[in-house]
Amino acid sequence: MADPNSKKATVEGAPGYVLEEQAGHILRRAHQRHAAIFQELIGDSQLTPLQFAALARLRDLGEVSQNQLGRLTAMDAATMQGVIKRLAARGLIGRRPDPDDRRRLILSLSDAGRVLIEAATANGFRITEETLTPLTPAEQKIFLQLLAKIAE
Amino acid sequence: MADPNSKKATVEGAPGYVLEEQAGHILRRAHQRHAAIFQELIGDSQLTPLQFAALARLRDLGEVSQNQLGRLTAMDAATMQGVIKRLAARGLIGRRPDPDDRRRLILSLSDAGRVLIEAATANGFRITEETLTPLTPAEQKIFLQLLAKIAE
DNA sequence: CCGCAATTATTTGTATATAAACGATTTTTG
DNA sequence: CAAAAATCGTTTATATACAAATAATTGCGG
Repeated sequence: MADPNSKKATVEGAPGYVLEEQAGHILRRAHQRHAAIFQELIGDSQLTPLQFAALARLRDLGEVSQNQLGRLTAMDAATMQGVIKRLAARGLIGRRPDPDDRRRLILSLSDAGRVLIEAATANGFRITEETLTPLTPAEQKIFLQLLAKIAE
Repeated sequence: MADPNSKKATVEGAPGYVLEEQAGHILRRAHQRHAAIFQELIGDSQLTPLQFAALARLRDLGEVSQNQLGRLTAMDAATMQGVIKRLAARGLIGRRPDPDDRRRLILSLSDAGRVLIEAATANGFRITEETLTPLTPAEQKIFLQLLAKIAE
């Protein structure tokens, strides 16, 4: 191909800048792919990754406040509020005020929430597996270690 | 203690399910950290990662249709529409109908857009650097290779 | 014990993301 | 050529994300 315009970018633009080599762009696409796999395999068309994370944490922790759960799942307080509102609307969690601190809202799994998270957890493992499928087992281990460092 | 892990999770929940070990959760946190670094270093408080990606691609490609640019930056058509609308509102890109295909909208960098992307590209490199700082140079290379495979 | 800073949850505003449906147009096919 | 299929851009709806502002409450230093 003899398109002179493709040269122009190299001459006028910053040399060597390729979107595909930038960490943010690849991270975003990897995240996109995982989200698609999650939706396909989670088994509940309404359940989102954040909702799943919140339920899984609640199952492990028993009872926590909304802000506390937000910190433990790396969610902004405003984001957490929306996630919890939708989970409560589906009857998957219960909310009650903390008698010792009236600013706090204590969250807990409902029976329906417990049933759902128990069933979904197995799918969670499959989702991680499928996400890592492009890598060999040895690469998967390395990748998760390095990714964890990137995530801080 | 005889039981290092939460007995509750082991007995009642799926054994061994730890959010921190799931690829999706770590991917999301890594993406969050990158977004924060981007905002800090990009040098234009209004410019977002997707807007930056769209401008960088436009600089390299010259002129493309909106959908085409979306595919080349891994953006949904609806997402692209919003990104382009905001870039056009800031006068960073121009839009004109394609005379050969009246469905298409041809996009191009404006002078202001060109100035901005030239200045921002250097920051783009710094952002990738900073994102990868937790890793040694050797690890960075491996990480980007593996991440690219995950991203498909 | 009192004022003030910190915490908790909510709300508003902006920006991704994706599905779904739509009208306009173009291409393919029978 | 006409019907069917595909493409393009838009709009609507839902769900993250996060900044910033607000209100209620708590705790702490003076």
